[in-house]
Amino acid sequence: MQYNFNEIEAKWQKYWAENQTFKAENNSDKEKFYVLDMFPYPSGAGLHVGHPLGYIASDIYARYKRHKGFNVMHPQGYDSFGLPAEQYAIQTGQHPAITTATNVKRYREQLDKIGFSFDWSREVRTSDPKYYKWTQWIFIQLFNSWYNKNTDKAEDISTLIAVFEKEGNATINAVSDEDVAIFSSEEWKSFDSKKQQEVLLQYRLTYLAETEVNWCPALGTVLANDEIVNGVSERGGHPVVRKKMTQWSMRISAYAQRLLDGLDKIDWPQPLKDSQTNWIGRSQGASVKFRVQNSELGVASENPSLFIEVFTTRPDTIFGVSFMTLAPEHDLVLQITTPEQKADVEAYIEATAKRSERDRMADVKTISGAFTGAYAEHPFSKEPIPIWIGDYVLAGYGTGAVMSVPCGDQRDYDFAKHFNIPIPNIFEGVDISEEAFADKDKTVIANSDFLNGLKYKKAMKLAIYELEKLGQGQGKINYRLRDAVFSRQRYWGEPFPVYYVDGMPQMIAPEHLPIALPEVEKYLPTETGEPPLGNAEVWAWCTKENKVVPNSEINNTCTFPLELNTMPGWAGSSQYFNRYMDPHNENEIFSKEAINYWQDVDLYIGGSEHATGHLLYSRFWQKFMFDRGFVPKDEFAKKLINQGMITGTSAFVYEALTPENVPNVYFSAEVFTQDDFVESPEHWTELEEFCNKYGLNKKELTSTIRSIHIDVSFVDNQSSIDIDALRKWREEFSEAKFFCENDGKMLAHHEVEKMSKSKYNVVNPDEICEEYGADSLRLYEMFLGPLEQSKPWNTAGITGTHSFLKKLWRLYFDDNGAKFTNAEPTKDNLKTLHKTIKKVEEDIANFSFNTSVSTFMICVNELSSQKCTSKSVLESLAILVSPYAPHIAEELWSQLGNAESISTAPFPAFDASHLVESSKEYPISFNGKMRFKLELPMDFSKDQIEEAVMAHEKTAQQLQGRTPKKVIIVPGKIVNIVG
RNA sequence: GCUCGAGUGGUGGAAUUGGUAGACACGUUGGACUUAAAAUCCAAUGGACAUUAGUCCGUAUGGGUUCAAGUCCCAUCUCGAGUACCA
Repeated sequence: MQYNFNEIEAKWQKYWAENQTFKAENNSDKEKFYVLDMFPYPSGAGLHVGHPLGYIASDIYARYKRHKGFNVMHPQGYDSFGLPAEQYAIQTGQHPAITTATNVKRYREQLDKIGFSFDWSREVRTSDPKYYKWTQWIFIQLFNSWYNKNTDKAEDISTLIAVFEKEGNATINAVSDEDVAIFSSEEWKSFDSKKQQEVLLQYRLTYLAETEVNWCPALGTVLANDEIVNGVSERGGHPVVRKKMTQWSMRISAYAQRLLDGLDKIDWPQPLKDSQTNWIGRSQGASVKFRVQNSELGVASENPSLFIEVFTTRPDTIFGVSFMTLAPEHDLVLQITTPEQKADVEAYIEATAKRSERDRMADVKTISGAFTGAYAEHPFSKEPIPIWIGDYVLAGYGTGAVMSVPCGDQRDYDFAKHFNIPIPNIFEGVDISEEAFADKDKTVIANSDFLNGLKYKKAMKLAIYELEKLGQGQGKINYRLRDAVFSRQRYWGEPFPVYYVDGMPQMIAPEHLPIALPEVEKYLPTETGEPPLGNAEVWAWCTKENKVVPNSEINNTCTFPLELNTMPGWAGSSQYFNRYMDPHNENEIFSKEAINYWQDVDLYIGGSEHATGHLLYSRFWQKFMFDRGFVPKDEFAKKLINQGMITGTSAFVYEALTPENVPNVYFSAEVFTQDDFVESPEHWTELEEFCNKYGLNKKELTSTIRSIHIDVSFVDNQSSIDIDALRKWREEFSEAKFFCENDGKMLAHHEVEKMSKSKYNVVNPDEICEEYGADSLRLYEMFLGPLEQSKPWNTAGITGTHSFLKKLWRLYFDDNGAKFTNAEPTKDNLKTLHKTIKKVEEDIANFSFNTSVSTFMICVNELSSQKCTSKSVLESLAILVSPYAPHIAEELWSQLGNAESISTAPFPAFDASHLVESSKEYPISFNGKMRFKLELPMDFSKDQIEEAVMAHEKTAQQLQGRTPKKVIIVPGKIVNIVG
């Protein structure tokens, strides 16, 4: 009987689908276990071999947990809103929904072929109105909430209104906009409705705010920092300007401390936690106000804007301040600059505006800045402090201004050196002639009036105390985390459930959701620069009928315009893991029963690129949902594993530029390497003839050589290129002249790069499934290396796991059919089996799937040479293999006479008694170098071991008459003789 | 610049608490079977020297700790990922 994988795999995939083998129920006697993958964006390129890596790992874990008796939920869906479908729509006019549906279908077919144990009955798509109904619903909940710092949680906005009515906002301890005016309860009551709404918007967890964006007028869109290169748009090279826009924001900053604290509770990779910690960026210090000395602008005490507020982590160094630096964008800059300095400052501001934040960051060597001519007053010494502007200070962080202490901060130090600003030393016994001194723990303050002789901690406390007395500062904790902009000027995203009355946003009542995306003629922004939804003709809200109606009916009395922005990509992915628990519920986002049963994700697998995006926003929404009592856990995933990226091997040929009417010229990789020709007279002659024929200069021709990508599918395992296929592939190759190796082969050269369609190095899993089977692919992807490490894809090795499966099959069957018998397993059989059980369970616990594949190989090699036919051993082996190679396992299981699917068969129990050894082969080392091995009984004492080793002839040979100084014996491990 | 991670044969990688470096595969070479090929099986495979026995070198580099270091410590180099110069 042959191992016919195509037949077997198709058969069991059909069986699983028909029997709903992996459907998880929302209640069970079994313990629950929730295994989640980051759902894919269904791109037009289809699935490549990098995608399934994490899915295979999570599938192994899910299947293993089923064998261990858990009620496992392993859902899958699609993050189906996104830019590529929209851009395709812009180019072709095809509706993104159609593109998306086609791509989803393709993904599903590809996923099905790999044999995942997904519960497809729970599938969600973020672009499905039935799904985004609940994304809109959460938005409304956020709008109707504020953050109470006293209770440290989000509460319904009605509790805030109650306080306003009772006592105004003076006593409120809430997270809000910074510039909220104080009002009394009487004033609140006297506000008209619009004013009240304006005030409330300053407290809501999602709010409208003026945000600076990178606006590209030519493209009519907002660009990310990423999309800007050298101050112009990456696409098309159009100018980009900073522009203020009113956009929705999420008050994630309210959760900064809880997002930090929560990291301690979850088992996530440390590097990922570190990057979230850095992103949130908590720092403790003080805010200090410096009075601006500028007679022309009046007296600072009468004009509050003449204070410069800074945040510093080192208030203890306040006497070391020798200048101040403002971000060039700081509001005060133009106000305080003296007429003499005006030209300098303006030139510097202009120069800075042209540099992106990325540029400013990458360039640490160039020190630049300008003096404003203005001075601030030191809060204690009252000495004047020059005020500079410099691009190392960023407007977006803190107050956009720093007090510069050159002796304690290297950047300030470099700046001071560069501009010849004094560098006073305020540290006891420290030399600062070469560099700044930033070691807080070793700090003892000097030359600092009342702080002299104090260490960092005490000096900091005292400095804050004294600043508070002056009314010019206070202790403060600062976070880098900024509120998240939630508006996008795109078509293919969730519409907001928002309409505007008199310029104020109004929520549509949840019972009228979803608000479906309107149809538009064009997916581009409108000519007036409005988002694509501005093109919609039916996009107004009628408050009488509670439905979307044509724009022509807008009368601003009962029919109003709807929001034109859409939500960002992360909106749909921030609660999808909870929606899977009850995906078809039309009345609630999920039922109480479902969320209380499933609680949270037990294992989440996905890429680390989402560290500060999706994984932070999702934690934020989960905490919000927790505060409002919708979910029982304030962290959504207990454990997270990052799978590494699979890189592709790109193939290149060397191309020389030829004039028109001359065939294109390509060189084999070993004829031409790096920058030069390998000595090879034959080719020189051939090239000579070629050049003579077309009247070309050989030197000129070869100086133009560059390497260009070709599709990896034209290259075999020996790097040999299929020239005929290449000629058919693209026009430039069809008539080309190829300079091959002496043996006539055309060789490609390779480089490892990220797998991408544009690099022609994408390897598609379909062909591998066809040629070797899904089980071979699954094993091979795991066998490549540690899950979390990035690794290159190379199909060459797949024959290894494929022939393993054939060997496994031959353990059960030969040409005459089944080999298994009811024979008692031998001692060796049991030893091999239990050794394997132990190792595989350890490996799964450590997510070390690569080593369990080798363990299976060793097991099958051993059982084969033991000629094992014992049915009981072979049955256990089938279960062990089943999470990794489920199709073959099902087939073997059924051939062994089992009627049910193997998927819930109990995992074999490990029995240590089969591994007890009676003897051990000791490595005998001399001075740490292993010289020979000696088999000794396991129960020998140290003395007995020493006696046996010393009596051995090879020991005498090694010692050559010397007496050992010392003999180290670790029973059961090693013997080391020193001497 | 900062943060995190990683450097082991021709290749992917193994060595989980310091204890036999290179498991398991790929590739390569040789052999068996075959008219031939595929498939399968067997053997060899870190480097150098040595007929054999064996010896020496070897986990990016240089030091150190230890009876013993891929593993621990210090310094350096290289590569990768992230990044918002975060005061």
